[in-house]
Amino acid sequence: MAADSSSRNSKRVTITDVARHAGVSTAAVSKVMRNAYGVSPAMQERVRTAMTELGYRPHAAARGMRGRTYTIGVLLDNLRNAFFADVLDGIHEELEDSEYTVLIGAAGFGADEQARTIRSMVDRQMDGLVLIAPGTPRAEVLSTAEVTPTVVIGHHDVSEVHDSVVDADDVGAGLVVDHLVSLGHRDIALVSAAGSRTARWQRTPEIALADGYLRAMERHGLAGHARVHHAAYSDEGGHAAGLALLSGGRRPTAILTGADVAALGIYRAADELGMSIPDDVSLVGYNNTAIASLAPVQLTSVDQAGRTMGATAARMLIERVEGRRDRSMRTTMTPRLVVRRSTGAPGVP
Amino acid sequence: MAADSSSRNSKRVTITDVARHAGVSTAAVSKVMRNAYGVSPAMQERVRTAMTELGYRPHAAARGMRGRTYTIGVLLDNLRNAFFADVLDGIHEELEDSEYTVLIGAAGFGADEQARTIRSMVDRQMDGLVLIAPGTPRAEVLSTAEVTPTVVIGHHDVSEVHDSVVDADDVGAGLVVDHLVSLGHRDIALVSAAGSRTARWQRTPEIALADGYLRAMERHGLAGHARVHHAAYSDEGGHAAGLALLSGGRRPTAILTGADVAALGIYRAADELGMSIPDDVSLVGYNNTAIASLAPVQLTSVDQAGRTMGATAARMLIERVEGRRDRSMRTTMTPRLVVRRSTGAPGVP
DNA sequence: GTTCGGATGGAGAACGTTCTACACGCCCCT
DNA sequence: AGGGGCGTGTAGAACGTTCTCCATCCGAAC
Repeated sequence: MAADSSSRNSKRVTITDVARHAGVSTAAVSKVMRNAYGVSPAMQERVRTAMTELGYRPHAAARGMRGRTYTIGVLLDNLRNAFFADVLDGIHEELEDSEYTVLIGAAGFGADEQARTIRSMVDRQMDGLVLIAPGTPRAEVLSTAEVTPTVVIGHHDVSEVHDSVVDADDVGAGLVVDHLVSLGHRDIALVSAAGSRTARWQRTPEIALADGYLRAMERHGLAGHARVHHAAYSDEGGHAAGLALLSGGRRPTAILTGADVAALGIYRAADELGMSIPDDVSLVGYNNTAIASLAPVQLTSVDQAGRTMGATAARMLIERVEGRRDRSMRTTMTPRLVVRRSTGAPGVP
Repeated sequence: MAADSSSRNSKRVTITDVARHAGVSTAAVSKVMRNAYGVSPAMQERVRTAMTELGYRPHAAARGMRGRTYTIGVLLDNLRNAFFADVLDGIHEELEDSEYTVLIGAAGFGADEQARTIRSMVDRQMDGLVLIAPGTPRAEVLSTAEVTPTVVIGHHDVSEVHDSVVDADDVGAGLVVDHLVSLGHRDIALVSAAGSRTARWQRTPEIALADGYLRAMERHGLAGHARVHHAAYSDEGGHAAGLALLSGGRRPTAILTGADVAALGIYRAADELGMSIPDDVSLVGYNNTAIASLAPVQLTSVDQAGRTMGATAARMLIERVEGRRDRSMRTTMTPRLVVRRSTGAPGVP
């Protein structure tokens, strides 16, 4: 009896049980659940007590066959970028008092794997999707958005079919360059992800960042000193970029990166080369994730208010899911520079 | 026509469409999909080409009504503990060539919220669940496991209804104490999470850790010096614990924590108190997450092989889901100490 | 006292699968 | 020739909801 694995089929309480127990029709119970129109207070009461008495929980898969599943899917590429945790916090915060459940698909960096994950979320009849800087081709996202309400976080491309939440990455890059220039730096390099051109996104966060960086350098008359190096947003990516930049000939005195985690890879490279931060080279991250503020790290970074972005995305998504809005929209956040100990005046060469 | 939101109802390709297109019954198509018994190679061929020609994708919710959903749910408390990312990597690795999709529920630390998340995974008819150190009452987990195959990671309690994957945390604590004693430390404190007794788990990872710590201290004749301080496994939790321990009277010369992230909070506290690591106090983390190896951090830590734990859990789970095993089992991993720069000989007082 | 109309509840058909039963044809064995 | 078995395919009933009608009731207006 104890570990009876056939008890897997022990009956669930269904809507029919509730209906019978309350002495009403299943249709009535369904109406109460969805608090649809045409239910008397007495009926409400009766059904609700029946539901709690039986411990009824609706069968999400069955609901998905006709109506909603009350599930929101979030796509992200990897769990190690703490910025995503901030965004997720915002999403949860916004949705915690609703009846929606948030499920996360961590798809990795590959476009194919991400596409597969998106598709399986659609196939599971999720009511809405939040895609954080998807690496899949734009067309794929657009066709998804036509079927399921979708909010894209990160990419600046606007679309009629999905909503967007972005950070003014170009402004953020400008803030950093201004800060570094005011400290006396001139040789400022940017390390960012290679914006996947093939995916047909016109303005990924990386592209916006590079734009802002180049314009700021120009503004300070430093266009000739500008240098962009591509690297994956991971510790390894940053490490490789750091080695390349810091052991090369014309060595930058300051490096700006598109992600904190990559900045830490550069930190490691500098360490290996016997250089110290910020004495030999200044370092700036992006996203102001929790690691940036850690005591031994103290990384100057750009805050994107990930939590707010997540909450906003969730709110916009629910509006769409519940049909309260049918026009697409985009929200733009303003970044803020957080200065810590990883930046300082350039050392005398 | 462009952003026609009513095209949301544009017909999906269903099994019926495939059947008609291939000139067979829907039952036959279903069999092919599940590669069930009783299908000729010719039928296979015919149906498969029909499926690709139409671009058919099975409707997961509908499948969930009768059979599998091919979905595995993973519960974790927060996304910021990088150890979970390792576990997830292992799970994905094991499942990437299968047709299962992994969906993550990030439920936060609250027992209620975790319970809600577990329930919604069950309600979504997920085929199997991986629960990483759940904070919900044990009874809740047991009743879930009776309905859905479940693997619990972390808790040492064995059960007939679910499988387990654990790390020998007591051994890990012993390794750390040995290491610290060999460096000359005697006042070694442990900072761990408060094992939630109310939840009725007999051996949470925290309890096992504390056990191992106390036994090791005894073994070295240092039972009198043992001290356990409780704190949440977060930066803030570690910070508070660090302040309490390091500004108190009998100050430890070394601190062992149950999570890297908490160790970094202690780091911050030490920093604020003007103490340096490892000169004034040695610090050891747990899990050997990516942050431990970061250049500016270099935290001595205990490696739990999270990736392997995840892969093992996934393999065990699928065995259960597919009915290839009906007895519960437990896998135990052996931890390994990774010495970095955060530990050293105690300073002369 | 009819008729109308709004408010409420219910019947029953979807929804897209899986799964149980069974039918059919074929071969092999008595 | 008759039967038994196996291999292959199909019919049709679930599964637990939602949703579209439709029926009924009750009060108000004529």
